[in-house]
Amino acid sequence: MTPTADLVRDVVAAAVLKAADDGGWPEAARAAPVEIERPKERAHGDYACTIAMRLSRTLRRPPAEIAKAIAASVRTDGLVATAEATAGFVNLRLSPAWLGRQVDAIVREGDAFGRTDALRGRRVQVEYVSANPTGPMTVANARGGPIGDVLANVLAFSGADVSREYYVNDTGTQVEVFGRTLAVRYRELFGETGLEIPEGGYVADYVIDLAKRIRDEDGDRWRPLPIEDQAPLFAKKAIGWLVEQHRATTERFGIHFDAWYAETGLVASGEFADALEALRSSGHVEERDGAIWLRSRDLGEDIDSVLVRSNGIPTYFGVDVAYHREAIVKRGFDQKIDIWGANTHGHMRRMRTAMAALGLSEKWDVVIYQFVRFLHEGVLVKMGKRTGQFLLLDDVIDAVGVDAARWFFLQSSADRQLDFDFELAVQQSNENPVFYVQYAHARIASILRTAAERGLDAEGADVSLLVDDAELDLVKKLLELPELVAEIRGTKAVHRLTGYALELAGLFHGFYRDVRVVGEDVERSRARLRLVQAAQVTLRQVLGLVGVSAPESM
RNA sequence: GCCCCCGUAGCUCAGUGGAUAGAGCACUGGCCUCCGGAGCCAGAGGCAGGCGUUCGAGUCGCCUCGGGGGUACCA
Repeated sequence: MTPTADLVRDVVAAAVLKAADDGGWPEAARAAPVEIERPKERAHGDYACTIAMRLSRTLRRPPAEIAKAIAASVRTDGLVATAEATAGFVNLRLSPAWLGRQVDAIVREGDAFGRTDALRGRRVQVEYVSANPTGPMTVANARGGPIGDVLANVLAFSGADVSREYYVNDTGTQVEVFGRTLAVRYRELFGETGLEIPEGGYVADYVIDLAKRIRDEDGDRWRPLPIEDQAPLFAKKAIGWLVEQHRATTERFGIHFDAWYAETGLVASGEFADALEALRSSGHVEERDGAIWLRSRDLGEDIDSVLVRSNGIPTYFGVDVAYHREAIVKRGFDQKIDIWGANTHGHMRRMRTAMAALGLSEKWDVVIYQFVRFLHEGVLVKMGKRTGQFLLLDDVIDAVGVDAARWFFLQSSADRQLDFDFELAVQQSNENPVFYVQYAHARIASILRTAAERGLDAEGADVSLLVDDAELDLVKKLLELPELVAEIRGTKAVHRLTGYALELAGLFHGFYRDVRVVGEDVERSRARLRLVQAAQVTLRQVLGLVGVSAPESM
């Protein structure tokens, strides 16, 4: 279904051309883009166009006069019922008959409602969560989960062939430190004392549990090995377990990844060497102090970036360049979208230069989300796996449920920092707005059950009987879904969906208050029932995109 | 120092350069003979500050103040 705003825009654009013909306006006026917006004030109609104010200067006429000419040229025999000029705005009202027909269209489309083929044929990879596999999943890593998942849903909804990917950072310094910590803990289990957790090591208790698991499974067979040999061995084992745990937690959170891509393979497979070669041929690579650098300064950065350290080991940055290149060039994704935390800001800038050097800038996009902090006993705590100061995603799901937890992460803009007060979240979980929306759906299901019991059938209902404000306002809100999906495709502001769901639920509750659906007038009841079905379809589509259940009762 | 994000109601947050800035929670007062009261209605309460750009600024630019993040041969 084409977004209503687009249809309205076309109608107004045609009116502008007609007014231009009639008034002998210059070519510049005909070429001006027509933008449509939704007024906040209902007295100003359903849609408004501000082009008259923009044209005022070119035409050297007062906006009101231009608006009047345009309004008079708007066709009012179909989609638009009235067009009037007020204070330089062209205010448009949709035709009730047209709106009624959309109710039927929405019900017929069912789970296709809101979908488009705007991105058909495009292969898009969305990479998200990708939490370090050196510890359990916390609410900090988790924020990217719902954001990436819902963005992937929106892209798939728009016809794209979407692959959801989790990048497993299973190499590097952090893994070495993690392994050494494990080795220390393992040795301690056998009574060794005086061992020290390495600098910047993982002091958290879960590492002891992992060490115990190694002991329980393998006993003392690794005891003869020196720490240097134990560390990589233990790290590999533990990361395997932790990745499984991340998989279980994300699945539980309603997130299914199509691919778990391990960083380790990139160097061994020669992928890294290929990427380095590609960067070399871009002419922005040089060797200095025994290391290999990307001359980021050539590409607008303040400092250069190391791709390979002087010890011959590639940096995380270098490997990540190879990873991105592999996804786009080798696996053939038309677009790769990363959902990253705010702490990767510096990395993102370096990546930008590398992608530019490779000529891949157009195919790569990043959504940065701000951090989640949590309050412990009323005090803000910065989360860190190493320190053991963290709040587990699993604990949050246990306490408030999947729906409320997802909603929490999706209700605010990614640009905004989140504070999570666990006690407050549990205490307020019954008041989570998600239930307000779900309640609307349950209420709809109940109405439909009642109607069925009374033998009322909405099929073939006369939708032209829908004329009340409460009815038409609801229809208009339903029709916003395709517009919203199109918008999110551009802005990636997935949190708008939860806001829309709340508005939709609120309007439905108002509709329920104002009109009786199952009543004495059978034809009117049938028409209203049709509208209730359309509301259910729409609510299901939104909740589906957000990844929250649509209960029949609660 | 430099770079990025944020500052909107008591609290948690929406708000596409447009016309009188919205929800939820909390607070006050109402509403079940009747399709679900996890609901509805009413009341009270706000754009951190300043200067610009614009016909028009919560929204764009600059500055100040405040919060967070980044600025490694870490990941």
